Amino acid sequence: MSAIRVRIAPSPTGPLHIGTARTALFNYLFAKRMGGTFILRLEDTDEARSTLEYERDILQGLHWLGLEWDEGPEVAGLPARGAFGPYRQMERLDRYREAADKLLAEDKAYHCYCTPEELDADRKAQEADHQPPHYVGRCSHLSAAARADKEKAGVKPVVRFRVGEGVVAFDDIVRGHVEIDTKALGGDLIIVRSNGTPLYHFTVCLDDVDMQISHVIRGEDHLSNTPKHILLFRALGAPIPEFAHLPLILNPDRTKMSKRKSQTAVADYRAQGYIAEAFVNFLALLGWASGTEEEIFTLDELIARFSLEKVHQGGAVFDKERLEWLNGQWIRRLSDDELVERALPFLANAVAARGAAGESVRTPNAEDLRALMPIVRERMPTLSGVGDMVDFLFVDDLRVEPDALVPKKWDRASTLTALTEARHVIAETGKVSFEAEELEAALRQLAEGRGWKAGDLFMAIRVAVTGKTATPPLFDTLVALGYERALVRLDAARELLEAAPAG
RNA sequence: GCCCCCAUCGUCUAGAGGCCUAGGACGCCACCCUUUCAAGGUGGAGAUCAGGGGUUCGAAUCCCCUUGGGGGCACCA
Repeated sequence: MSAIRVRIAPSPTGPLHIGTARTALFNYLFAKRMGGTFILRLEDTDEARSTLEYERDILQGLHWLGLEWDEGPEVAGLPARGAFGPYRQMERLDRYREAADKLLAEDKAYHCYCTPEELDADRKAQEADHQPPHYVGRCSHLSAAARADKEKAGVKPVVRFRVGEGVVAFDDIVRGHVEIDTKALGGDLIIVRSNGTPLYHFTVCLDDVDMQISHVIRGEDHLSNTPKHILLFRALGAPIPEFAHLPLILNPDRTKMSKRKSQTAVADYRAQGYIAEAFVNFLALLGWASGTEEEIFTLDELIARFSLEKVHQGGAVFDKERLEWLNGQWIRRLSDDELVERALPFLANAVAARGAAGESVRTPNAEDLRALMPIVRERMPTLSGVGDMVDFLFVDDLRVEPDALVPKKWDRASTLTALTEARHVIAETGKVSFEAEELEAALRQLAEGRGWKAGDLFMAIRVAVTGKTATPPLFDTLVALGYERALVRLDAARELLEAAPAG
């Protein structure tokens, strides 16, 4: 039995897509589970659309998810790894040319001089005739003289691969037995453009041969293309790898997940505060289940449980609510240090945004955030959630809407009275030591003495010192704010109520 | 249009002929906890297993048909 070698072969024509990430994950899990090799190959032959920026996004995304490749191209100063390179298709052009020439010499492929206009006309005619679109074979048996004429006229030919007749069958690890008649393949396919660069179906196969790929694990959208690949493998005289076609990840309307209808860039999720552990966990559960009722898994736990045989056949809708829940689960599992490190940039951003909006702010540091961990970690569905939670602590000139200060069922006058008395109680209690429990006891006593609902009093104070109606626990928040600043904010709120017209 | 694939609660899924009057999770609702918001706990609604035929003593599980959905058919990958 030969070595297990699998690959992820993204094309840098866009940022790392959810679907690519999931395919990469399943390849990775399979490789690690089987003690095989996980290979990264960049399919950059679409020069017009490929960019270095996308390439970096893809590599960084895979790295972020923890899907390290055993073999792959050089990136960001790191050297290429592996003995089957180059791992970037544009660096393999000689290899493709050589292989194409061989197919040409063996008459398994031929030069085609049809113009785009002719091809287009063919397609239109076929459509009108209710025929599936296919190449009509105009150039498949050109005489030497005819070819010479075309060459003389300066027509640059493409190379077409002879598809031939018959039925191609294969046993897909997740789909089972599949048979497709070559008639459904669209005729002889182009493997080299007129400008000499090779096309996808050709490059994947040749690369998979050269890199000795044992299992091709990819999205179901390639299932119909697989016969073409099998034919190509045969023509190349190479062994045919195993295939495993993964179910598609779907938009809520059950169509193939697309940028148009869903957020598909992995980097965007990262920027919104989703953490890699949760993302990997979530992706793994799209089209695969362990068979037990567990559902929180680390990458290593996934490796230990993964098998292609348990991969589903039906597509899976990307459910963001579930991702968010998992993210919260994973955030709560992080240590304080890890959470602080990951969440601090989000907090800093949120504070900076308020600064940019004209407020006077102080940039939070790791110590600040660390102190807030106990009151914040249970409340964060995403890392970015930390901003809404505690940004007010870093604003010096907090501005509050007077109306927001008044609890439901209270009016301005009673709110002013309550805040004035609360300010006094807080000032007195805090003189000795400023602690949550003591503050709570004193303020509850105040509320009881005056016949106020404690919740109403607390809400008035909350809004006065935070500007928000939803915050971490009030007394911890007051402590985090500090004695002086708490009193300053209470005073500012009272002035606001005094100044504003009675409401 | 042609070819291929798929089909269990709204969603992710368990289920490999009897353990299923179909289990879990997300979401939703209620209650508990509670100063707000969360988190957590308890309970609930929610799938006649797409429909119809078979096979079998017995079918969500096997077979066929229908319906529905999806994917593929480029000098994109």
